Amino acid sequence: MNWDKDAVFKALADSTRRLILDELAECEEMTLYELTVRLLMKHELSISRQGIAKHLSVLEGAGLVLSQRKGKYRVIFFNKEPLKDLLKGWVE
Amino acid sequence: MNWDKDAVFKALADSTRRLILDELAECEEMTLYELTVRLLMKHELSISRQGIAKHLSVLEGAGLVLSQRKGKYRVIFFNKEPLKDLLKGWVE
DNA sequence: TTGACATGCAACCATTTAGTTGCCTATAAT
DNA sequence: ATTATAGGCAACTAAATGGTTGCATGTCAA
Repeated sequence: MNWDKDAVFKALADSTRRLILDELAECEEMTLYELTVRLLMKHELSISRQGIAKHLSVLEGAGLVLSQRKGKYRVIFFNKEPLKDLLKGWVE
Repeated sequence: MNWDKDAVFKALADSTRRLILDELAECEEMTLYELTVRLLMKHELSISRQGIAKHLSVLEGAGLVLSQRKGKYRVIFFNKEPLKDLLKGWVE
């Protein structure tokens, strides 16, 4: 796959989205609901559920998050592939 | 030094700024004037001189560019330090 | 079947930001 | 000294973006 670097960098530019990736990095997979609870409770983020969903769609657009509807829930994964070689040419 | 990751990610989020870093990566140092010429001629970028200067100040704010007035010119350097460990925790 | 729950969609708002123009300063060259 | 050149500063504009609210959809459980 050929990742859109611009989309990846733009997705990483927001601290809430980076926090989401931090959370996803800890688990193999996670429910959107579970993620939302974590952000709101554990991190005391003051943001609406829809706000989180929008961030997630940006991450998905960049290929950094994969997701799949599983019954009532949406299961999400952290796809680290777009991060490989992201800084290539600048640092080894 | 302790780099502000948020500033670094935000600085990298713009394609023109990444192009500036690409140019700086090729030379040890460069004049702001020289950089401007390169962007406008070599890359046929349609942006004003002041536009470039603003991008450069963003990069400088993030610590990715160091600069120093040398007579008539402003000499600029690519400081790669803030890029080290930038993706730490996500990729090795 | 009906209600509760997790998610999706769309319009809207406020702020940020990339870009501009206009003018001012500083150094170099003639 | 004067002029050309390289750069700095500030106000303004349009578009992108982070955030919201309101409502619709889909799935599970009683």
